[in-house]
Amino acid sequence: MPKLEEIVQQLEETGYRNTASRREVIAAVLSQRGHFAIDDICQQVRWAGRATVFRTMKLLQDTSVVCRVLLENGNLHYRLSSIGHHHHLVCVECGGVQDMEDCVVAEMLTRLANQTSYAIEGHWLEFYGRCGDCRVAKPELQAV
Amino acid sequence: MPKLEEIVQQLEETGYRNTASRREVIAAVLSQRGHFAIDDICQQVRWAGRATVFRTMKLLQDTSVVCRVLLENGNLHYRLSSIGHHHHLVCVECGGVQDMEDCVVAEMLTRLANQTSYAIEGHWLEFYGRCGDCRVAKPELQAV
DNA sequence: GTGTTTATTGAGACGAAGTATCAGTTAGTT
DNA sequence: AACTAACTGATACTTCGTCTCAATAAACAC
Repeated sequence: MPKLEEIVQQLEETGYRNTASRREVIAAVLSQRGHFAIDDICQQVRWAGRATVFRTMKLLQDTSVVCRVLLENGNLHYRLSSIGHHHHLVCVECGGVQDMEDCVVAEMLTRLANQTSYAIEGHWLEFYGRCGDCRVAKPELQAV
Repeated sequence: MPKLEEIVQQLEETGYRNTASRREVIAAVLSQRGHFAIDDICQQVRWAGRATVFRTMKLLQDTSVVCRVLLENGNLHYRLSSIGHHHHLVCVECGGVQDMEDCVVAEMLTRLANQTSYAIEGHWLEFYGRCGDCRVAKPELQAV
């Protein structure tokens, strides 16, 4: 779990300034559980304006502090990111997000390379379901 | 390649009316190559209003005439759909869209079921690259 | 054909998500 | 303390999509 000061310091080292608004947005992001919308952050901050929230979120994306999560309905949300991953298992019950093993993706890419004439350069990969905890909590909703 | 009249007839059989606006929107959709935005359709039609275009597109989705394609930047586009597929290989050069083998997806789901405690209920799966034709046309842009 | 019913239409207001502009502010440097 | 470039926030704007509502027109019965 990254800390506010660590992130701010990392940004400073990259040449970005340490401002009150930025710290406020980052703190709001760090307080989130699972995935969240930018609007959740906008509502949580007091001083920082909407434009600054959007700008800071883009900054955090570029520096891999957060990454985008695609929801089932096509909406884009965000989450604190682990390094190098952007394939998710999203719990539709609690909003929790789990990383997917990279090796599963790698194998898929190999297979596509063999079966098609495409040179694959990028992908979106998101799975939706109910996590172990939620399945235990409400077993009656078990998927068929 | 489905024909306008076939689609209209299929809609009629399902209880939907055969109207001029609907036919115009469907004709515009059928004239598309690769993936397209709803806005492309709005600009192509003459009489049909924006709301009608959106309503008809939803109708075409529900009846599996078109399906959504997620672009790399998170935008949603549409394409004429094959039956049962909604996993795509999208060419970033020409906008062409190719279906992905369902078996690849099935194996992935099996693997996820074994490796995690999630009950998978849905997914998004889109790959981006350059198709064979475009690679031949511009080999200097070959992916690394 | 005429009439009736109901789905459908289009204009336009609305909302969410995100970008662009720009004058004013402030962090970091000297 | 002064300077300067980075940053801010208010606001206007765009895009994508939904909602409302009075007007229209299919489809069907007669």
